[in-house]
Amino acid sequence: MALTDAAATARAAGEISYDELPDFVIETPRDKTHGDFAANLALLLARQARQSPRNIAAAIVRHLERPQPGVARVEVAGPGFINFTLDNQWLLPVLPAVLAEDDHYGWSNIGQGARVQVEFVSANPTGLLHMGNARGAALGDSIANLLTAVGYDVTREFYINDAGNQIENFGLSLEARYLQALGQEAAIPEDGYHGEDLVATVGRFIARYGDKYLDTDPALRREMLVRFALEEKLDAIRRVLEDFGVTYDVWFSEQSLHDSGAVARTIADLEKAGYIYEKDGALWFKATSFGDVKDEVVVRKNGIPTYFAADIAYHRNKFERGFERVINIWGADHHGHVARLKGALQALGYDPRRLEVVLMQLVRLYQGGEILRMSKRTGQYVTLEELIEEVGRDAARYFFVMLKSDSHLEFDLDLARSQSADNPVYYVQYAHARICSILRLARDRGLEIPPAREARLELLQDPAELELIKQIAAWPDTVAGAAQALEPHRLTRFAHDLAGLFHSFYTSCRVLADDPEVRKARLVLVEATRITLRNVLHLLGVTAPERM
RNA sequence: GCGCCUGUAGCUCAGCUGGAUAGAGCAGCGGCCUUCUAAGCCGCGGGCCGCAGGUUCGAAUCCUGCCAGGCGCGCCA
Repeated sequence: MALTDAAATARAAGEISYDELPDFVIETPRDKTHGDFAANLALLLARQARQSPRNIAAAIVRHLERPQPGVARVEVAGPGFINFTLDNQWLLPVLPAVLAEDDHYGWSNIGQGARVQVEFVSANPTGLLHMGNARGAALGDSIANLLTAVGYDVTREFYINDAGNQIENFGLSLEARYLQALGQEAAIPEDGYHGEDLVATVGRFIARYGDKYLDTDPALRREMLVRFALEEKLDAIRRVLEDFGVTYDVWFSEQSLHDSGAVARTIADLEKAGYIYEKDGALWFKATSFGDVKDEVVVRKNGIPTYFAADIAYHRNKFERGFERVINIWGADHHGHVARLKGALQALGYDPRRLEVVLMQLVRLYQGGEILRMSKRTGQYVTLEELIEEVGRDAARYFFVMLKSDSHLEFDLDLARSQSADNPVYYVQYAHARICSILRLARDRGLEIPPAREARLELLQDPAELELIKQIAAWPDTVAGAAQALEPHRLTRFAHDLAGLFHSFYTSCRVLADDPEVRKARLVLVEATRITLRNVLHLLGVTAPERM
């Protein structure tokens, strides 16, 4: 604001000229020696003013009001940046605020209580969770945490694919295992489920029902088997996800959309809107009307609706439940589905922008330098359960969120198994444990963390101390930015930087110093660091250990 | 063939929505524990940011075209 005034004054004085002030930005420079904030105003004005950016910057700085509160230095630098260096004292009030806000430090109300739904994992309930599901779980849960932190009313949801062809296949496979177990000849369909897990499931089914369904109607037999197996599989999925720190608010059944008539109603409404036509005995949705490359079948020739039809009904249902934003975490292999689904929602009268799809590239597993394929057919894949067992929940969650979702993730199982200190999560957790150790020792000596107002924070003058405070102060903006971009990987970066600054501080400054005033001030700083670190880890779903 | 994603240090990846001399971890080399946890700190080396054009005062970032890899393009989900 002061900058625009200064520019206007400079123009009035005839030192520079422009018609309209461009939209300039004030940002924090990468390089600390460039001050705390930098404005690119002069660079943007160069063309209009027909002067060199440096001259313009100099003119603006000349007309800047001299005594700016909290600003220690203003200078022109580089090609014409105007750099502001803050008075260090300006930073200090953040520390009492951190202690006061505690586990809400960094939170905000950007979302203003708007309801948002995050749907993630939604794995086929016919099997176990694999690495791709694990990445989705870590990403989705952290995104949900982020949105909660910035003031949204968040619902976590798991969509159960308990309808369609795969369930048919599942039933046939279970039936074959059932008949085999009872001494009959039966073959699992070629594209069925060949995993040994079904043998065990059927074993438990027989333990409960015996051969009761041996001579019954096969359709009923399959229905009973499927119901039993799905319940078992879903229980297992729910347990593993809970072990991974993920708890859902809603488990939504695809079948329920068929049972309630929601699918049929949705197709009818699309037809009314003029986006359905018949070809080759099937009903098609005009996805091409919404920029897709081809149309898509919603009802097959045999009269059974497709998965796509159910998905449209499902997403309509989400909006009908009152969610303002609907966020899906999908594997990149589903990307072709995004445009059609948005198109269908638009056809139903919804703003397609309310559906946001976060696509994550697939996870590739390496072991012994070779790629491991994830195949349900061969049954050879690493499950989330195994991953948690071998790597631990914290490392797994941190690792999955550390990368941008659209980067391919190469997961080296050997490295993960080694549980070595190479894993960045230990670096962050170690900082937290170290702080807790200091605070424990202080308490043992009868030294409590003083109320922040009683500490002489202006004693915190060491560069390591000031850098640490700056990072702590940057936390709320980091949360807001990560939430807005739906990019939880920014949190791991922040956590790593914060831990690093703390470790440096720890090396150069002694917290339990002899001088009681310095000690008090540093105890406040360390406590603020602990709170911030814990809050980051909390959003990541990673524990903040007090000892390591 | 068409579409989406990716290509940055030996390896794995950041790069905050176009800024200043492109960063971190690991790997390599050299230092630092009689005082709060060495799972740590400090320093050194290492780069045609896939290639070629374009836009701009300014490009790893935006546009176009190539090249390479991954994934899609079923009346599967």
